[in-house]
Amino acid sequence: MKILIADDDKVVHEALGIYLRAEGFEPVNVYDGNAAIEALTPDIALCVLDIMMPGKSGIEVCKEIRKTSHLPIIMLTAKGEEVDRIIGLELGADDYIVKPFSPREVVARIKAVLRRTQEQQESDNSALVFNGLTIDLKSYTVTLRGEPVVCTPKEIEILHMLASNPGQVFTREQLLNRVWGYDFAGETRTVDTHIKRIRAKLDSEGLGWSIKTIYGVGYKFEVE
Amino acid sequence: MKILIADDDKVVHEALGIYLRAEGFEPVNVYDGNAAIEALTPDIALCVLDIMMPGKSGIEVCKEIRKTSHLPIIMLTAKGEEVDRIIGLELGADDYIVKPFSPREVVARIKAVLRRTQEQQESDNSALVFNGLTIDLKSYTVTLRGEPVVCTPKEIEILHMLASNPGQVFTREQLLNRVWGYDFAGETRTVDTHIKRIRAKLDSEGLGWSIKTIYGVGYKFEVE
DNA sequence: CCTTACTGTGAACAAATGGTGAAAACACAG
DNA sequence: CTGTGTTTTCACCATTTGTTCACAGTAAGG
Repeated sequence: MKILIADDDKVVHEALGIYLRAEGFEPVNVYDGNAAIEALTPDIALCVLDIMMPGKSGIEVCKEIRKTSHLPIIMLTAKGEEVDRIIGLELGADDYIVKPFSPREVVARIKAVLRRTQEQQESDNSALVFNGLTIDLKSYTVTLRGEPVVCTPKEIEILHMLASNPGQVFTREQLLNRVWGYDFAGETRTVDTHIKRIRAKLDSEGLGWSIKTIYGVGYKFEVE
Repeated sequence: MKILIADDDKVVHEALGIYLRAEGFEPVNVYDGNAAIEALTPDIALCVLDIMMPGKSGIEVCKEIRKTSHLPIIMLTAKGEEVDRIIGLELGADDYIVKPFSPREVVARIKAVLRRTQEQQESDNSALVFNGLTIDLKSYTVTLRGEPVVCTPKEIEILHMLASNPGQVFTREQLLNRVWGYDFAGETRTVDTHIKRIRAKLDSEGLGWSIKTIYGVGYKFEVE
């Protein structure tokens, strides 16, 4: 996996290079902002941008990238560049690291950011499939034992959220926030009603999964 | 997501409130240290503490919190209080911000700290595992010798708190504060009853761990 | 031993939570 | 505007969970 490192300090490249290769990454080293932009082939998985660089600053590069892609970006800032730090995040960087840093820290953050962004992509995409049940958020369809089940949008969204993290308990508030949006003002008991209807439509008898209530906490989709 | 803001300056509350709400956070405003401690219910996700406050200083509040929890804390310090800055971080605060600050900066830092700590927790969150016992707070399940054990939320939370710090003694008050929330008014003996029930459900015979009573102090989860 | 303070326990009681059905409010297409 | 399907709210009841309390049991320290 290729990681683009843009920094004018050779020491940074050397230090990160050792640790990145040890973790199976393939560092691509550039020394200024313009080179960074040129080096951005589609096989780059993530890029680390120093803010202070000759040519184009890290901030400019970050802006440039964000115009066309969601490529994960980690900013490097020297101590004292407080302002830049914030700007970096506002520009859409995924993380920032303050110099001086330990190479291990950087690698840990890189892995964390990659994990995050990969998870996001996975959760957006494909249909969920369980024993006798499929949930496809793209076409808003649910099938049970091969037969299509007519579900309302809210029902599908709740089911999808629960089923994309089997075993994990979601509180009613978490469900409201994710499915309804943060500005929903209503009762948490609304969730109960939807769960009831989902259960009524989805007879999971003998299929090895079910929607469980965790008393005092919330609901979870459980697979045996 | 609730953010506790403890500062004696009303202007700070107003400024941060606007930006926090815009980002979907729910600010909880208190004006002195004692109020901060009282307001610390378990649904607070992070707290911002001014160092100079009437009643209890931010430093004292921070110390108090750190006795029983890893709640993310951001300290606010007036310019020139360099010493406090260091003390703040030594006390276990997660970040510090020097006044005067821009509200945007504070919000950016809050998000950064939350992301960091959430990631940590995710890696911690993976179930606690002991010989023959697993405790998974994410799915609210406990298993003993492979068999699931039905536990109530309070039972799991107490067990989890004890088991995440094996060997450390927790007083009944500390357990009440963390599991019930700082505003719980009832008897400390309530804890005894829950411990009794946990013990009844978790027969640890020959598994090398147990919940021990420390006479006159509290309880601990002990591993041989 | 003996006293004292603390803890374990069971049962009664109180509180909180969840399931449900029906009705009201709402959204949207015709 | 009307009718249909969806979403939300609400009140009821059943159930689970949490709390308290009195009393018995046990450790600590003289």
